[in-house]
Amino acid sequence: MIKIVVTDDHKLFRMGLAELLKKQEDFNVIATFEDGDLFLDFVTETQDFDIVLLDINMPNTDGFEVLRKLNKTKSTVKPIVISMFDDGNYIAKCAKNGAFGYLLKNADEEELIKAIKIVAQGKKYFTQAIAEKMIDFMAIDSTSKNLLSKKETEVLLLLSKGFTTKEIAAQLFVSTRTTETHRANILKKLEVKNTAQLIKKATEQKLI
Amino acid sequence: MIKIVVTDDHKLFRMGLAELLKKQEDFNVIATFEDGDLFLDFVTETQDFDIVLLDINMPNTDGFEVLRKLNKTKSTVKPIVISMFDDGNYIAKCAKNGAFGYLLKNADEEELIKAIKIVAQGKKYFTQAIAEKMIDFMAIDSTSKNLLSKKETEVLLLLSKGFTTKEIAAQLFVSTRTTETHRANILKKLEVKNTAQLIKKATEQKLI
DNA sequence: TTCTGTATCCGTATTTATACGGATAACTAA
DNA sequence: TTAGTTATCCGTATAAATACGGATACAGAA
Repeated sequence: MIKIVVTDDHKLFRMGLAELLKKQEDFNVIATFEDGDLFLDFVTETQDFDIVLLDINMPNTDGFEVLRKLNKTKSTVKPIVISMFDDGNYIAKCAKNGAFGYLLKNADEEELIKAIKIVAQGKKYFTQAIAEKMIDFMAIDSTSKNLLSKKETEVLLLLSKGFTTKEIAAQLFVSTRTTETHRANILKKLEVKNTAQLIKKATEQKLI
Repeated sequence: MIKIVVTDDHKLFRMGLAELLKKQEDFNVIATFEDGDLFLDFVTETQDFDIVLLDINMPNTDGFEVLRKLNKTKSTVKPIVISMFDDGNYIAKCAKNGAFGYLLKNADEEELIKAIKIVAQGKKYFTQAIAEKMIDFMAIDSTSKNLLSKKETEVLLLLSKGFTTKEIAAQLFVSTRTTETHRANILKKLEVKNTAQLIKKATEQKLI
């Protein structure tokens, strides 16, 4: 019998997931929580369960924070992240902070069950696609703090203020080509294809 | 017996929701779809169901588009939006495009069931909190609502998704020149000078 | 009704952004 | 120290965005 806890801020998702898991005879959903704090409180009381299915984007204490704290307390609970995003940055951060698995919310039931069973045995589970994203990302850089270089950060900031490449180049005392290279590298690092997407993503991730 | 269809791009959510609804004896989930297009295809074949639970943020054809098209075809199917966001703009747009209800993904099972039952009777269902958000929005933002024309709004949305002018033109069946004019007019109306500033301002104002 | 403003549509010319290729200095790990 | 990696820098060619100018259709005001 695998004992499972679900932590996700969307009640309908949480409940639906619990309902799906109930159909498995050897699964037992012992509790669900709507945010990281409540879950962490629970963990201090009991660790008598195997797996926590964890959302990343939650109010207050988010999934990253939960992973970090679980890791620090050397808990035996194995976290599987269930996220909406297949962003390399997210995946890498989760892996680094001790996640045993990473699933997308558009995964199917079978995959979820498979992941839970594998992780329950103490093994890690990342689908091919997720693993590739992570490797691609690792290839570029480690975590998002150091994702962009100093110069790139400057360029991004000026870009978001609406300056053209030429203007940015003038302000940074370099040629327009250099600025364009920086921009191109920023696009690569954030996995977007043009400035519109870049600004959108950067605001989402609060880089600007 | 209330016949229900679920449309959401996240398979786990979709399946979980279906599982929750199955527990109700008088509900029958007859189909689920992972994107707006597939659902709309289905609607052209049969309209023998009462309610569609609809996500807004989906790839390809999103929830707004589905509402618009359903409305246009004078379908008898009643849509209930289930969204992650309680943004006034979203809610108002849904209401305007014929949604019979609007629930947040952190609603609970009871509320979902209540909403479905009420909407199935042909009545509309918006919780107090949602209705308030909508009213607040209507009060402040009646100006910015009419700021952009329909076409311009479409263009802005596609722009923010990272499509190039050419791609947008193809999707809207007009020349690239027309799309560029739209873009130029959007820039003027939002008082910005290029796409980077545009996306920044639009996200700030939650136009996208 | 006519007039006026605005949404919609398109062409040409210019500016800007992006793709591609390549180089050097600084830093890092073995 | 050496080998590998990354940040920084730049050129050329192409694609895309923007400026400018202009036309039609339609709704609402005079």
